[in-house]
Amino acid sequence: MRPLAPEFYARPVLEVARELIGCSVCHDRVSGVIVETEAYHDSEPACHAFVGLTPRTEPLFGEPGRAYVYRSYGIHAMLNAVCEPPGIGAAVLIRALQPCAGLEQMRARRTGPGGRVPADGELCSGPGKLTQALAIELSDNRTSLSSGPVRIHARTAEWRDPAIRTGVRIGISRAVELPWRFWLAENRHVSRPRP
DNA sequence: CATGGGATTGACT
DNA sequence: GTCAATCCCATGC
Repeated sequence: MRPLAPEFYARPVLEVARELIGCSVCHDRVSGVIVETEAYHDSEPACHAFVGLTPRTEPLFGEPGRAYVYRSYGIHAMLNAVCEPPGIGAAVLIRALQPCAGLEQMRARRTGPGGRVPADGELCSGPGKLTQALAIELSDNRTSLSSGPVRIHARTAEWRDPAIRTGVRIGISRAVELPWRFWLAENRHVSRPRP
């Protein structure tokens, strides 16, 4: 199984967001199939890159096919795939995975201090959950998704032609009307099945 | 240099 | 349904 090449990401971010559904994220032999994504583009105010080129947003304007990882609410790491040619600030947020390999490691990493072990459907059903389950951290920011520690692989035959739903993005306060969220229909690992 | 606001989650009422 | 945890960094004085 080969990782997606950088050229895959050097296209309109909405296309990439849709086509990443069914692909898989792998880190350290722990992996899952992408079942939910959101697109962000510097032309709209929900995107970090909307403010222009700053130290924080520099990866978004850089090479497509790299990871953009940032900390959210002081707690969670968010994994994005940088898209479009350099100079355009755009990325796909990976919001949920269907666990594929390394389920035991995921459970261990996602088990809280209380000792409560999440069910399979809760292991990676959110952007903060999946980075915790795969141990993706801020240090993975800017690394290549084709040749770095975190890799994204093309759809296997099993995931060819997935049934994709679209809706508005979650958790944002601006550009709330854009239907730039994509998820796999009827999949229980999606963070919020209903729009 | 001080401030404020998150692309969230889990615990609790 | 409400709410706090907690850190990076953009913004403004």
